[in-house]
Amino acid sequence: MSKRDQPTHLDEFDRKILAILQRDNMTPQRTIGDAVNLSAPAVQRRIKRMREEGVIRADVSVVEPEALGQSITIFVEVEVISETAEQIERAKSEFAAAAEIQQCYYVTGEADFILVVIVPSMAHYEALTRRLFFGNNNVKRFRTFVAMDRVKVGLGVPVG
Amino acid sequence: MSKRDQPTHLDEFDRKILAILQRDNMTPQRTIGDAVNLSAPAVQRRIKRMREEGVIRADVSVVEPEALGQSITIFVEVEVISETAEQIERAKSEFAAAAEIQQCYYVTGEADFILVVIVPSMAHYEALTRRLFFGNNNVKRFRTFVAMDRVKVGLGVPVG
DNA sequence: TGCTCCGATGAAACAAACTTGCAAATAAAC
DNA sequence: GTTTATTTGCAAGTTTGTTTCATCGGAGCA
Repeated sequence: MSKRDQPTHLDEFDRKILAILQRDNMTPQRTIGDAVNLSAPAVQRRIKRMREEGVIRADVSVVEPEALGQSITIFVEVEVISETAEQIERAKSEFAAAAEIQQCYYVTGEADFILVVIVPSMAHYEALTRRLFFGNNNVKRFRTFVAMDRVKVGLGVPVG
Repeated sequence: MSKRDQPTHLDEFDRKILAILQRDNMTPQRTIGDAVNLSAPAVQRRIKRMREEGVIRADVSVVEPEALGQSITIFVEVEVISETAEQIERAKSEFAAAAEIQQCYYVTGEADFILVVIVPSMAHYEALTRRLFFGNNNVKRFRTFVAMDRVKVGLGVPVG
């Protein structure tokens, strides 16, 4: 089912293609081909393969939050009380389901979850904390960090 | 040249288009048009306008880090000593320039910066801390959170 | 009401990009 | 050295993106 089990082997061509696509996935295959010394069909076939393998997980437009009135970015460290597998799974799906939570990671260290939250106002954030944290009796405590500047934002992965 | 100064006004059509593009920007304009009840050219013009306005900031492929051997995601809270404008700017550009730092935010609260780091191994992370934190005498302390599960990852913004 | 102006729209023509079929080149295994 | 499997490039065919242009509809105004 998941092709990620077998250690996917990417050659230099694949990596160069990925580097380009991570910057701009609307680049014509012809242009990519010129950049990596390959024909357009060859590039196309490699991209298709990497999509099927799950190397390329998605192709998306990156939208400026402020343009949509979602001007506040907040980090939240969440610490839970009980860390049973069941409780953790429940928390994961709860966080994943919230539209305001852009990113959610289960982490080691002094916190259990780290969330990236995007909201239109602090009032909305306050409502979210009531719903998600105060309304969840497995949340021990949470710490809030409001972003003043989104210095660097992206999902780019170094191609090595 | 930044058009973001004027409060960009997005109508219902724009928002629906953005919702689709944030999920899959390879969706044909025709398909989008059918979904929002607009012709393909109308969709095309709106997308072009939103790109020019900066509402759509980029179009990218999302790559699975593990496929590139970058299997470790780490959050770092950085606290600095001196928070003068000059020092902060210096830190910002330093963090932004590091390829391993996928995301960087300047925040309020108990920390000053929050970083999302992607590395192939803990050894690489250790080297990065030496270079970026121990090698910077304005860094008071930093706290590390290693991601065990990337529960939800993306840059999607709620369309309201 | 009737008029003009302005911006956005859809149909069609056009251009560009993607996709497929196929023969040739490459490389690895035998 | 032959064979096999894979990957490539070219060219044709198909889909998608883009431009043109006539029209529609609303805002402002006499």
